[in-house]
Amino acid sequence: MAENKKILIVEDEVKVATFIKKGLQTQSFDAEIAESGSEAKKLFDENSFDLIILDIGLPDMSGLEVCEYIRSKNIKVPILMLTALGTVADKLSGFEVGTDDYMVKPFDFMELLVRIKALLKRTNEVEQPSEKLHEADLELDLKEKVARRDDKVIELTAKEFSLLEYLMINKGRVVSKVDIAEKVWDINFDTGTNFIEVYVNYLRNKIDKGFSNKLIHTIVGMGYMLKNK
Amino acid sequence: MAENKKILIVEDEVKVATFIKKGLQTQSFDAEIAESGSEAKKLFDENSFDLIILDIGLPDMSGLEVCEYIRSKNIKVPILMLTALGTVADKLSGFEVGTDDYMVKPFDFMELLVRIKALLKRTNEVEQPSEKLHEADLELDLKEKVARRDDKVIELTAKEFSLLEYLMINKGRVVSKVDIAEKVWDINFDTGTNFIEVYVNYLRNKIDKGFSNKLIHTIVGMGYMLKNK
DNA sequence: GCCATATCTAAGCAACTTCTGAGAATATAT
DNA sequence: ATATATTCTCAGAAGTTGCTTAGATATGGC
Repeated sequence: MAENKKILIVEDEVKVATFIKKGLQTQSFDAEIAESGSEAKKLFDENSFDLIILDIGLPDMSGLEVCEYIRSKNIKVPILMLTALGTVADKLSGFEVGTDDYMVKPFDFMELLVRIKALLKRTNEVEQPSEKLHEADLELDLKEKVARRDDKVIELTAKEFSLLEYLMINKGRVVSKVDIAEKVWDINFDTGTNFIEVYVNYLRNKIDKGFSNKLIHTIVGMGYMLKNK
Repeated sequence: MAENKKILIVEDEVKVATFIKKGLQTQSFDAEIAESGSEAKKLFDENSFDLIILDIGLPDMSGLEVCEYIRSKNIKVPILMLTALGTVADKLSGFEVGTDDYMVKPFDFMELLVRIKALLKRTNEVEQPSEKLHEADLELDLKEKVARRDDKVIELTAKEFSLLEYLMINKGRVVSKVDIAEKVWDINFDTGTNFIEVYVNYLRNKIDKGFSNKLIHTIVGMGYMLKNK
């Protein structure tokens, strides 16, 4: 399921906050803590979170105020409210300012996890079909026009990007230099130069260098192939 | 709020079912009862409900099966699961077959009501398009035709506005100059001039200048992207 | 019609991308 | 093992792209 999501924990009790953070990290979520309402607002503006866990009792302001701030920016990010007060009135006012779910402290971590996953699932469903190509730990993001390996961003030039895109579309298949020249450069492979070798070299330096598991393979006399192992 | 909504209660314990039904009617919801899984399927096929309250323990089949049936018809209607079994495993399997929320019996009616309203609210919200676009602390007000950053008003010319609007609609995605020329200027990108660069420059001066967190990014050879970090 | 503003064109320059070519390294064939 | 072909690597040349500024042209309000 949707891992690697960024979650903001707004909670002034450090023990509770770190407990949640650690739990989420074991589930490979990316969690950050804000210990006050103002810090939460700041972090919210500077980052884009996939979900926010919001304690209602904060030192400087009510969690409801933070919630209103976020919603005033009209952002659809799911908000899960935490509250020590278990009264229905509180729950209601929470939903009125725009929270998506709430839990009463003390809570069971597994239940929190279940609710988080449900909320993320709901927002995910609206999203468009995948705009990413994958092979092993290499990812090519067609939207942002960057590659990632091991979740580290790799910037590519336009030509490098098209070459890698072509290799990834044809992963596990050998593509000849003639194919590459036609599909990536849109030319008839006649120039007496070695530009394709050069570009494959550029890609290798950016993508395979420093990894023992090389993904770009040379098939002598035939062409190149992108493949895991 | 959303009243006069049709709610289906799937529950074999007559006492519980009528208790919920009466409660909902006092809130001017329109509630109907199905006492078995097969009856629920039948009623579901013959009507269109705005929300379904689904007991997991039914005489003829599991509530999960009913849920799967409904979801197989790919309908987005919110489903609230009722369960006497309070174990996390049950909750999880409920979310996996596509329920939106759950409550453990015995429950407080007010809490049920809160959750119903939250679910209905959520489905309502997706419908009308928002009148503002957001990214980080930048806001584009489609009604007032101005931008705001850090809550300070930024006046834009017509072309600047459409360009920013296009970038914000496609935030997180690289848009090429050809795209921009077509969508913002409504021309085939053939003029030998650099008007797009010039306008991006205008926008940057108004929006990013003086902020360390730049939102307009150049992806050389590919286009531009509006993105937070 | 005049002025202010918006829109577009053009040119210089800096930074970067792309391409070329030659020699080094590697693979293949005999 | 040696010769030949193929591929890799590097540096620098050539070309392209994007930014910025200034000024020309168009548009709309009064």
